[in-house]
Amino acid sequence: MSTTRPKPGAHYQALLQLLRTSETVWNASRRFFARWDISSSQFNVLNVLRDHREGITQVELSRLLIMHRSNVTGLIDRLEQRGFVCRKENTADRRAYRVVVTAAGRKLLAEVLPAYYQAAEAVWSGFGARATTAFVAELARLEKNVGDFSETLDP
Amino acid sequence: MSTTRPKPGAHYQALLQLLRTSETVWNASRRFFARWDISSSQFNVLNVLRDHREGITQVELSRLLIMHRSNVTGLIDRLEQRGFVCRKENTADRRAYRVVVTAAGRKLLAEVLPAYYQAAEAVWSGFGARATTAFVAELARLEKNVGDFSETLDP
DNA sequence: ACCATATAGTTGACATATCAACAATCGATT
DNA sequence: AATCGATTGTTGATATGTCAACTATATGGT
Repeated sequence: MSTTRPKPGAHYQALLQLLRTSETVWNASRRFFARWDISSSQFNVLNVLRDHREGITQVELSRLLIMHRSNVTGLIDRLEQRGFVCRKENTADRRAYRVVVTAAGRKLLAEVLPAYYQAAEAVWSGFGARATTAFVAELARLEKNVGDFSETLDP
Repeated sequence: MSTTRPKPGAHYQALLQLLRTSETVWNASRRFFARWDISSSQFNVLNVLRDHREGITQVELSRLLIMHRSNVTGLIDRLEQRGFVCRKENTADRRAYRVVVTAAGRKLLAEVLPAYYQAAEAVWSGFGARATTAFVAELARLEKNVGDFSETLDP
């Protein structure tokens, strides 16, 4: 043996496949939402807000969507400009807003969601109930592995 | 029945899990490469170029990495500034460059790759050879479904 | 040789994402 | 009540990504 470099094995190939599949899913997601001229992120904002009639703060949004709070600013700016959400003053804490979906936002969601559920069916066509459940369990296990590994990294 | 809205079923939940796992994988990937102050994309560029000593064009890179060619410009700009790649003139076609990895780029890869293979093992820990193979096959099937669905969309 | 068409790379406008630094505000401790 | 530390949201710098429009070059048909 003249080299100590680990060989790219099955697990490396599997990781590549995972990344490739993720990429494909993301791109399809972008094309899907383009029909309503929104981004995946904008949809996610609306979808989260749907369950909070009283509104939530931008920091809460950033936690639910797992993104930096500075990113939420621009996202809400653009959604507000188009009338899908609204920043309401928060009397309890004057630093924060309560972000709420407007009627227009709800109307948009009502159009998108049925198509989204249909898309999910298309994506998993050929996967029976049992296969889907098993696959999801493995995805969850994988996610935990990745999370654990991520925590072993320095910063 | 007072509503025709499809209910969020197992396949919808499965799609959410897939997106969540993808997100986690991407974030871990970013943190991992931060150790060498490079992005996942920059690594992917170097990793692809590794197999092409004679160099490839930016358009070829954009196809291999599934990104727009205009994105490759900036990516190569930054990698070139840091001395990891180099644009060589292409005598055969004066419109195109031949992008090659430099010695510094190969040195970087030699540091990153072993850690990357190790990371892959950590990510798939608990997945035996058979389970991994089966999982990859399902990922591939899923990817095909998503691709097919994507093609049914307008643009 | 000429011209139409296609392709390679760049640029500018924009959306999404990160981070650091900042102002305003909150809360708790003194 | 005054102050210190933490939190909320914004801003500016930067990276990644898209697309449309542009220049320069290739290529193929007449």
